[in-house]
Amino acid sequence: MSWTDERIEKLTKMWEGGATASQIADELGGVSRNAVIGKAHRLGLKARPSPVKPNEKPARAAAPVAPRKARPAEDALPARAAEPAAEVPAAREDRAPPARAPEAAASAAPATPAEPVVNQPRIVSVGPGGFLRQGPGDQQQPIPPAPPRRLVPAKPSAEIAGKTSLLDLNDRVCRWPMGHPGEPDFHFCGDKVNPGFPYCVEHCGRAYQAQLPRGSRRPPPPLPFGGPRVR
DNA sequence: CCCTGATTCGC
DNA sequence: GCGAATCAGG
Repeated sequence: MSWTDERIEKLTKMWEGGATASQIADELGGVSRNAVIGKAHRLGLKARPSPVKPNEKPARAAAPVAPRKARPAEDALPARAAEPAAEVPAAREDRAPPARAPEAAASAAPATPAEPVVNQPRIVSVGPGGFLRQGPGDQQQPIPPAPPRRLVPAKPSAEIAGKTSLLDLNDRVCRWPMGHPGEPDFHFCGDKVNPGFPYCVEHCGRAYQAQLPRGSRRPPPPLPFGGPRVR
């Protein structure tokens, strides 16, 4: 199988829609999960919750993953011992609420703005991706307000009762998505498939559009994963 | 064990 | 560019 424009588009939309690499691979067919991930990365679609990512700092000068096959001893170079970690005790973004300075806590000055720091944050260095690291003293005082977020029920809800969920998918039911992934009522069509196709007859009609002669085309209908809402 | 995504590197 | 092999966390 090769990466046609259609397959790449589907991969992109599913990936952005939150489908796992396995699901995408299964949906596309003819490719492995690894192929999907590899392609996604090459497309620049990276970044999304990974089980093995929270880590970041360790500079990989030495090869942590070497035992693969016989390889020239080019990595036999004196691995720089323990990278000079953080040359600057820069502000860590992964820290909990910026605990106020101990002495400040002792004097208990709740209403007193710890610092009139007005700022122009002193940039200490530039991090991966281009974010600007700041010095410890430049750390913002106010605790970031709890971001309003819309919580979604993780388990069966009234909305999806009786609907075809991802787990209900098989070769005999229509896989046309109804709604958007992550929404409480997201589900799949679930009707009997048009034999030989992943969708029912009705949705095959949506999925497989006849090409109209150039010039007489109308804007295509919304696609399953990217569209503004299909139902 | 199963799953996940990330990464490496021979092809 | 592709993707199997491998890693590492859940």
